[in-house]
Amino acid sequence: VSDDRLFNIGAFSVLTGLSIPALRHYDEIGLLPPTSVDVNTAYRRYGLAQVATARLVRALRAVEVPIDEIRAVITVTDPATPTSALAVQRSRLVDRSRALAALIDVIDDYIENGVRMAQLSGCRICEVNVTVDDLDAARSFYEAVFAVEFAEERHGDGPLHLFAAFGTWPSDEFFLLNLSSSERDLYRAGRADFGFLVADIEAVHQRALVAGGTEISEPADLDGMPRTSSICDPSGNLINLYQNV
Amino acid sequence: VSDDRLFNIGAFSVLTGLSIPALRHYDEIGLLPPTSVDVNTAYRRYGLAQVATARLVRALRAVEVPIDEIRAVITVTDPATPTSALAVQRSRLVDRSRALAALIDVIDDYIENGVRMAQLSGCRICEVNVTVDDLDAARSFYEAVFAVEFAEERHGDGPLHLFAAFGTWPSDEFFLLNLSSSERDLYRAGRADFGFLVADIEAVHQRALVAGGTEISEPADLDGMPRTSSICDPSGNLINLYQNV
DNA sequence: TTGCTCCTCACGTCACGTGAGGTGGC
DNA sequence: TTGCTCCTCACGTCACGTGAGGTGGC
Repeated sequence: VSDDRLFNIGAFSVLTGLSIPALRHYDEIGLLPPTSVDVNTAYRRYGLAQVATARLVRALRAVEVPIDEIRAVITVTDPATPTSALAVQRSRLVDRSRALAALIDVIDDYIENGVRMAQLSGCRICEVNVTVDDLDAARSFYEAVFAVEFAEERHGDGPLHLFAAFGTWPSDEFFLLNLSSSERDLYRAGRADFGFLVADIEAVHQRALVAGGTEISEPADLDGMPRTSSICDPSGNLINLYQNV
Repeated sequence: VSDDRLFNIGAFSVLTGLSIPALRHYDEIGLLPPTSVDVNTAYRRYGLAQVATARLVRALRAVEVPIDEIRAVITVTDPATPTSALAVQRSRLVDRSRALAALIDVIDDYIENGVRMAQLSGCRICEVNVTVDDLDAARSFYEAVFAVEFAEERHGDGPLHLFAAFGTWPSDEFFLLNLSSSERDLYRAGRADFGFLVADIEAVHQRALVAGGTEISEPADLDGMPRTSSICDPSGNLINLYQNV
């Protein structure tokens, strides 16, 4: 024996916990059309058998499963426990939860250290190039003062350069100190000549160009070194950019 | 000396990290109108001083602060660290995070125990009314079997009733066993006569009426007892509803 | 002249909630 | 006749993203 009672939308709403506007919406999009619609009054009539389906919809919406996925679930003949849809939704919620936790951390950082653009945090100077009169004398001086050892480098038949690394890259201590006996004089470079570790080298490089800088070399990868590029500020000072990890 | 350089929207987008559509949108809603707009071409020109403001907007949007609140922040003369706006947003994110955790728990419950409406979980039978021939004999029998003591109750000059509580309300053990020597015969009551502990008594009561039940008494609070109501099923069986905690 | 950048509509997103204005059913 | 329920538009939500179709600037 089948119970073929029909419910008006208000009664069906009470039975299923779905709101009347939601039921109308589900009818409109074809998710849960009523069993019959009165020809004269356009009243929607829902059958008793639809209560179970509607409750399933309600339960899945309660955990924010998208309607298209609910549609796929209830279209199947036996939607006993839609495990895969639930697993998908679960991982979505977990992802969002993790993202929220990260945002909360960012806010705490804002509160503690002031509001800054994410791309601008985690940046620091990591290289200084120094021009000296007497390379050997300078090497002795810096090795004595900073307790580092310089290595030698020569580009083609250009002048000799000395460079010393504090720490290895990537590490928090990574820092380059370079000595040369002649001005590098790249593109009318001014007096300053340093390197900057940045969170997003492409973005900073573009910003530098937009802000009036001149491109010396575009971002490129080097062996055993962070991705790097060079630009001049509008006054001709040379700035090397290094991609932070 | 002021730097009164003007940037096209593309350059300003690179400088601030805000997308071009976002910048147009912020102009449209009056959040961040450009310093000037070309009369002929309608090109937007942004001033250097707007970079800081735009970056603040970007940083706040990055943690999903609503635009109207950002508007309040940047309208203030010194938006150094908008602590209160950040605190508000923080608690919002924490709330949402908690809600997500609860949803994940619900999903795990669905996966383990099947998908059910939230209002239908946490329900159980918590009362049975038994009609007996000999009240004293029945009392002895049930006290012996279930190790409980019955108390006596008489409504007006009606028949004597015995009732025993397992556990106290609210507790997981709470259960009523009632004995009477005559049919309660409320509204042509059928044979069954029991109580049901439910998660939302108002909702279940309404559902019962919509589903064809008859109201005996509407939900009301009793001293030392859960909120309760009574309905008859379409066959006349009596069901008491109790609000779970 | 060719790209490149910029412009203005206008629609889509997601799942309904909320009136406005009007009508059937007891 | 009075409420009550139900109906159909149509707009609002939130902050943009995404074309369509067209134009200035080097």
